[in-house]
Amino acid sequence: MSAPGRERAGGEDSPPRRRPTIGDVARAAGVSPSTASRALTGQGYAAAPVKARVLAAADRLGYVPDEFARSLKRRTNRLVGVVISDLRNQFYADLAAGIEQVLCAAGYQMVLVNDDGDTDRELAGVRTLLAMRVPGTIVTPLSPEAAALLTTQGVHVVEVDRQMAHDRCDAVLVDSEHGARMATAHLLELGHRRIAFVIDELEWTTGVGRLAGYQQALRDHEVGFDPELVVRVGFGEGSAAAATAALLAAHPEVTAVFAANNLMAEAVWQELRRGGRRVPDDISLVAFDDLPWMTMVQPGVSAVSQPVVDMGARAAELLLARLSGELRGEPRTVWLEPRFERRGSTRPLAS
Amino acid sequence: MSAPGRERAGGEDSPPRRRPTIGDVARAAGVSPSTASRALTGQGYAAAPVKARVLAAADRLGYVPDEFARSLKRRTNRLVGVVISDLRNQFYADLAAGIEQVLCAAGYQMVLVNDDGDTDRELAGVRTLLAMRVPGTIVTPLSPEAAALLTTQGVHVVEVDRQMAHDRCDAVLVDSEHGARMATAHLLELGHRRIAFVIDELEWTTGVGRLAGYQQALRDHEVGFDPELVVRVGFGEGSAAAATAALLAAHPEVTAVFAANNLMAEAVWQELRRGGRRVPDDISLVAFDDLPWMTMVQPGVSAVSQPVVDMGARAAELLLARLSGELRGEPRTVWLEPRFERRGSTRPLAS
DNA sequence: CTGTTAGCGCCTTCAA
DNA sequence: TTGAAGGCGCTAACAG
Repeated sequence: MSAPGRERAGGEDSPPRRRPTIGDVARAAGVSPSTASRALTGQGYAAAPVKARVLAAADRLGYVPDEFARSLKRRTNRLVGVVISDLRNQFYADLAAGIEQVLCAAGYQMVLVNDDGDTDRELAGVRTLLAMRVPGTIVTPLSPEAAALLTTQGVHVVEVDRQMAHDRCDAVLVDSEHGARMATAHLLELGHRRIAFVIDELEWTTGVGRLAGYQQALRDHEVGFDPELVVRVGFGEGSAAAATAALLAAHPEVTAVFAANNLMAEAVWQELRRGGRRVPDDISLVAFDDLPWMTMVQPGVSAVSQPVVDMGARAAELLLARLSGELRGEPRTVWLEPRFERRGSTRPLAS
Repeated sequence: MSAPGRERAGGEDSPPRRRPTIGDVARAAGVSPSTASRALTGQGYAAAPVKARVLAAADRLGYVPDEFARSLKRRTNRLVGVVISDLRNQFYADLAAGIEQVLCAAGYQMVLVNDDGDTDRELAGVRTLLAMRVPGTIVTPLSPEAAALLTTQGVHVVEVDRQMAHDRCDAVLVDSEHGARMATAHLLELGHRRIAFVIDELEWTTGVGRLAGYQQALRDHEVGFDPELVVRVGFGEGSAAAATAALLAAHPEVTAVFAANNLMAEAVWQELRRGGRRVPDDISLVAFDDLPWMTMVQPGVSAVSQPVVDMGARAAELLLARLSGELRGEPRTVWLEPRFERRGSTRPLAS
């Protein structure tokens, strides 16, 4: 140990010096580790002057308590695991941002896991979070197993955006069905009858709900449902564009397309432009999930707007309420309402 | 303890049962904890049949090793702290995605901290990471203190996108100056002489570099630099649009605008549209940092494209090389080259 | 090849 | 108001 009282802040190539422990702080302050602990945490008694001495010593040494040791002892921590599918999709990034904001304000730290839409990676991520002993998690689930594994081990789970655990855990959801119904009704009211529905998944409550809303709107307007107009797109790059092109070639009578999420919207939009189809003159377009570009392109894309950041924030609040014990008992499902934003991409069908 | 050998995976309302420890696994397998440890980790000897028994027991009990306890013992862990400014900005989200991808493949877990451009929050985030005893971090720095605090405590730091620590730690950067020079030269070659430069920060190497590149291009073309055309925008919402409007009102002779990042580009673009100025007929526009919407709007926005995801990946690789000891010694700075994408938003100045 | 021992850094009774 | 003791779950020496 070098000269006490003159602890350099760590020079150029000093070997990764052992980080100061609470014992070091205690010694520097001339007290016992337990007293130092009480002074540092504020839990329990510590005479004011002693406390000041300890704090000063800690500061001088650059002491930062070891969260691992602390968690081990306290048998809990202030970490929250977040499992999402794809950070590069602005939808998930916004969701994570909303979550992080609330967690941070409450003194919690977010641990983010990307699963890339792969259930194996989802499970691996969940295992990591389990290993980190996080007391709570927020997930955009891919499989029911994720939540099951977590709840089994006593970890709180809030599902966001979609639900896989069938009311077995808390959830914060947007009413996909209602949103899709509004969007489809809008097209129907404009006179459209042959409306394609483009989506990449029908395994999640989002896809199912949006399809249901689309069908419900058709029924409301007494328009027959044609399964041929439901385009189930694969996950590959360009897959959506190709499928859209194929559909429009096979069904030239289609006058409107409902893209069921922002990825589909972008792909369809690009494909329509590539194919030289004018929006809305040749074909109308609506999207589910509103992104900034949809107001920037000409014409703007009519879209179902979801309160994404807010959804993340609400999920975090719900989880925090569970963690604090403020909320107990039956799983809660919070429904958020989407809004329909009419823009220039939809117009009355010229008869 | 309930009936052994029939450990339910956790029923409905079972109280948050104590999670199984390695001791439980050892007991169930009829071996000592250390043998169980060796079997589980693969480190050290363990007879095949014994190993199988331990693994089976662990599986049956749903055992997940406690990373905290393990880290405490091993005095290291596989966590990497990542501090970025704003997840909602696609630039940072892409960066994080690139980092996460590489870390995940190497068996590391990312801990993400958002600092919202606030140095206090940055420091708080760094403290959190210090407390979590992360062996390495990747940061888009706001202040030199962040990296200093970390390196002082023996934590590896890689700065990405911008540099604050003056070569005192590793960095992965895009050549801002070169990018800005290309973009400005492009405008100059089209005949533009009065080119506005819009930016929200001149405290980071990005802002400084982009301004320098802009100035260098002017010098190259023997065009005088007019400080009045440098618009220094505040951070508030709408601030960029207002500043742009003010500039264009005060300097009607301006024929082109260089927006120094994607936020500025969006704000300027919106403001030009709002003000009824046609791009590129009335005014040309180039951006630094290319985003998808820039190819979707009409006309497309000419932009300096940065390999953002790759930048994150490279930073992660550099950090991993440090952590593994594969790379030692002097700090490395990796420079990535931007590309200029010409699109419709720039056109020759009609004389 | 396996079990015993010890201790990572911290906190929390309990006794002084 | 303070200090001593014990232990959270795990693994690295060491002894058997």
